[in-house]
Amino acid sequence: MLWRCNWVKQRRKIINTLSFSSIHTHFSPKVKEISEFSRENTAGPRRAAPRPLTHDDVYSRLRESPSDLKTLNFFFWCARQNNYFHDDRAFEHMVGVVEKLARQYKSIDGIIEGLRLSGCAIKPRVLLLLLEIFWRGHIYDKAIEVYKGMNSFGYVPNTRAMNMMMDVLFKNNLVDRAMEVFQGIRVRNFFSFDIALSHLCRSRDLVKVKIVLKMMITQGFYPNSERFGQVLGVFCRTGCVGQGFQVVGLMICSGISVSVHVWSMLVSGFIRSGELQKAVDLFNKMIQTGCCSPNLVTYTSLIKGFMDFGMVDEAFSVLSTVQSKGLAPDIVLCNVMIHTFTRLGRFEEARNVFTSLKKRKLVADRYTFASMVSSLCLSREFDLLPKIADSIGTELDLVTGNSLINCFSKFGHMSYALKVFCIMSNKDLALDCYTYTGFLTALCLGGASARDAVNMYENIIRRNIRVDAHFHTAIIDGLVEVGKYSIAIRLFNRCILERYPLDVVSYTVAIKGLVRAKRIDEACSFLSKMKEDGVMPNRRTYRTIISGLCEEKDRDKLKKILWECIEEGVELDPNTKFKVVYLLSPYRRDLSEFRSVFEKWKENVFDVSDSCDELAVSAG
DNA sequence: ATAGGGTTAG
Repeated sequence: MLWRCNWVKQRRKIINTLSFSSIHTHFSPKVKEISEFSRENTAGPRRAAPRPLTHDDVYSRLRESPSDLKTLNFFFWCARQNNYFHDDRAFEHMVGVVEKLARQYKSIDGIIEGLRLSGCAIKPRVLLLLLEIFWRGHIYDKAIEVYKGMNSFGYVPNTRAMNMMMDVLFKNNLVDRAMEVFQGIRVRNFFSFDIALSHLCRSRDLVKVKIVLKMMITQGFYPNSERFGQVLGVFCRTGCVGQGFQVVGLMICSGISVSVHVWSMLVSGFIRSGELQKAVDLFNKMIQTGCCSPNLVTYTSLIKGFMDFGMVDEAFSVLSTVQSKGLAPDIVLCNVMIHTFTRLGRFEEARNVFTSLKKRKLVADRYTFASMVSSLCLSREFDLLPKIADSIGTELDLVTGNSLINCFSKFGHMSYALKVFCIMSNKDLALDCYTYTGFLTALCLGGASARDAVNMYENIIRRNIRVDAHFHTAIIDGLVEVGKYSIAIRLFNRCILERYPLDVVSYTVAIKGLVRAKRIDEACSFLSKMKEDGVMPNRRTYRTIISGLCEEKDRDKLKKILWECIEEGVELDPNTKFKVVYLLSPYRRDLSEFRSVFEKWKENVFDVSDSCDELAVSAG
């Protein structure tokens, strides 16, 4: 097979590059240096050959060495010996040594000067070893200093040095500088690509991942299966399953077999990008070909996928497959179940799963916590919150904080919500739009002046934090809820002008504001406007405006909008239907106009579709 | 031993 040849060739290439770039180049020890360091190693005067260094010898001598500078010198000397390579233990020991030296001499230049004075010849190799020690010890600022020092000594860093420096820069989140180093490597080896890929995958930089992967393969290197999996994961998670498939193709070409987790990633990738049918097809193909059978992970993805698409029966059928196969649910599947039951309003069952964790010998984690907090909020069982909080570790991470802020706001404990926000701010977490959404809600409903709330809102926008429709809607809704209708509408109009992201909920909230402000004509024109903007009203939007029209007894507008609603196939909730029938029935012409509609409503009156109302809103 | 699946807001 062709790929095998490539693979062997590639391995050889790696080995060659490695040995050329190695810091341990062959070197014949000079007499003077031997006399200084290896007196104990020589069995006798002149005639006998020196006993080869062993790692144990070196380690004990490093530890016994009386001064840090001498230790470092000895470490360098060993590295110069023929066929001697320091092991991890020696490097680890040296981390502590150079740390002390760095404190003592203040700067790298200081250490180098000290080395020179103690008779150590400052060669590129010395700097390279120093760089490696700092790199292994995660002392990145010093590593950068050594790297810069190389240039001032007129030394052109080799591939190994540049690989390390690239890694350091990536770890310090200096992506552009890291990429500059990567581009600047004249002869890139396997590790150059591998390091770059691992960091770019972590920061989900699809564009750069593609560039580096292409370069890597063009130059005859293939990622290992771990890295390939990481690359595939990035594509699948960011909704690019199509490209994920190309990655799988490359994996197969390089001799890596398609494992369960590759299948699982593709299944969840399709679900994430909204292609449930393809996910199901792939799942079925997986069973048909029998090359590997689905496991808990695959099933979990599928269950979540069916739920996300509102296919509740199918989700539960997969769940019973899991049970019939005797697979014990793990914490992830339990979390999905808690989330699923919560979304269906089946809070008791959600809580049963939660309480069953102990029995299953599973430990609740932050996902459990976030889902349970949301579950308790929706079921309005605030008393249980402390119990849930007790069973979770005290660590306040981003999502935990976010769900707490939200929960406190929902129960009217604004000062607690704001307190959590303060704690989070002081913790140096990268607050996201969930946090700011909760914060603005708490601020508005917690009695802050509209002026202050709007100032904070503008402040957050100015700081270029990534915000979405939820965020803008939160302050508009908050202001509407405290009766500041005109300020809310002004903000909404500005969002439109600035082309901020707005969705159906944003428009619905704005319409709610107008309805409450008795500006019903404007509310109606907002409804037409949202359609022009390509945002389709849902049953909540129609409920809001139709209730408003009923209240105003504006029959003409009501009839017009009611027809629109019916033509668009949006089903109203029983409450709103009742209001409409109540208002229009006394008028004979209206009644005959809507007779067939009202008849149909009567037929469906026993449909218990209202519980799905909340779902329909959040899905819109 | 471990990947791969899961959480929060209007």
